[in-house]
Amino acid sequence: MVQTRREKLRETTVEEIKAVARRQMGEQGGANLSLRAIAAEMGMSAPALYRYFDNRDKLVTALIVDAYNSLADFMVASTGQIANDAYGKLFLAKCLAFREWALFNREQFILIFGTPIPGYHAPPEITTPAAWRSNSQFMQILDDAWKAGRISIPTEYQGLTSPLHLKLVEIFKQRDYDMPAPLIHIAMAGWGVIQGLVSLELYGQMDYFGESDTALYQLECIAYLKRLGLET
Amino acid sequence: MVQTRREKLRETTVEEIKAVARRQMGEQGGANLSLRAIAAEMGMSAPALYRYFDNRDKLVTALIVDAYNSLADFMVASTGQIANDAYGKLFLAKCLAFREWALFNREQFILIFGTPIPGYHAPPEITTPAAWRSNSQFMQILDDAWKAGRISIPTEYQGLTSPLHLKLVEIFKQRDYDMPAPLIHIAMAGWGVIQGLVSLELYGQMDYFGESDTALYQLECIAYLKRLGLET
DNA sequence: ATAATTTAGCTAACAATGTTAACTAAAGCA
DNA sequence: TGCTTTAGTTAACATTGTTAGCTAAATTAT
Repeated sequence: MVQTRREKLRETTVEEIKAVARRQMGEQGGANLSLRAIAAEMGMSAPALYRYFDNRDKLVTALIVDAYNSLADFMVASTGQIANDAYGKLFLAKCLAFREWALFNREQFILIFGTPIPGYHAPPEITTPAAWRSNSQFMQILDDAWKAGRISIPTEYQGLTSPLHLKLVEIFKQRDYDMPAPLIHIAMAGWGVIQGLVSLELYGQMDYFGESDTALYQLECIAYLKRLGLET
Repeated sequence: MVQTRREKLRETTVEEIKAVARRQMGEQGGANLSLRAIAAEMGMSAPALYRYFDNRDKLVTALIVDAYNSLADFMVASTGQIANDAYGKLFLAKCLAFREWALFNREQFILIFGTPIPGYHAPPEITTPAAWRSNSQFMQILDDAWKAGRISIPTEYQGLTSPLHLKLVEIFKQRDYDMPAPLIHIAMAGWGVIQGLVSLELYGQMDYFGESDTALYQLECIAYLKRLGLET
């Protein structure tokens, strides 16, 4: 598929629109990104943007997909130096990368994990695969560690079964993750902790606990891994 | 402080405005609450609302405070039948109440814990005390249980210290919570888990794991309590 | 009771927003 | 060269929050 000159120009314009949108979100904050403001900064009229995105929601969706990919790339890059079987170290590095990306890409994090923009609902068939790219990285490590026999499931999780667990196992099998129910449960809980702590910190809901600090977050990640028998 | 007739009328109008706002948020969804729509439903003109709230943000703040109080009340009511020293049961009941309130008051939950409404920033001096009313309930139980010697701090947390921990201890002392650093840490992590899991569920970020279910959440709460040596 | 004042509401208007319609000029292709 | 597609324009509409200026009612003071 060769790109014609026109297609190339079009693509750079699309990228510029998204870049300007991201910058403006970062500056004047959050969800009130304005097509008109974007157009103005680019020196063109607002309706011209409709040549590139059907409507505002399509633009938002594109930004969300980009954000997911940016996060996923950042997480992948964070484990470059670490041995493939140092599961605890790998997991911790990705946890810290997750938070770091969130802090340095506030608006994009909010775009992904925060309240949907007013009136906007993400089309799952587009955003779900993009989302999976980042959070499956945690799953992957746990799966690898499990297969290598390095994970010990804490007693409080052993023997816990429910219809939901069986269903979860099925869903994960479809994605080639052959993990026992308690481990899936642990993984999801971990995901909840990570996302929850970062969200609390980012939304300022932890402000009355004092200023933000890596230490608390890191300690919690380490504690989580220790519980699974993974050293860092 | 006797209320004059005028003040009473005014108060009922204020309450009606908030009620209509809540209903409309619940119906047509989230953050796009419209002063004009509220006014229209109440059979008055939009500018009339400015007699009751200086601007939209003030209205939002009032809704947030109400939401916090509603949540706090619901949590308080959830433990009516439970013995004062059944700490695990108390904590679990409040956890379940938290999620239940969130599911049945979606928009209000989002208002509190989600991304701030576009352009809106909550004044901390008003919202923080209201927030504390709900989440201190978790703290209170842990504090009571700790003083009763019923909590055993897991090994992975013991001996973890940091400047942040010392600061946290100070902050909590100011609020009359005399808890050791690791316990505070555990409490905050628990808060992260609870809020994180409910958020994930509510924002549909867990949809690819299957439909929502009380079981997963409840199991995670129980596991958390077990880790502290609290039976449910 | 009458006069003064405060309050609750109105309409009109302004500056934004997303979006559509109708049109123009340029680029690419037969 | 002529036809079609594309990128852009301006004008306009229906929304939004908000301010200004006015009216009529309710309360308070004389």
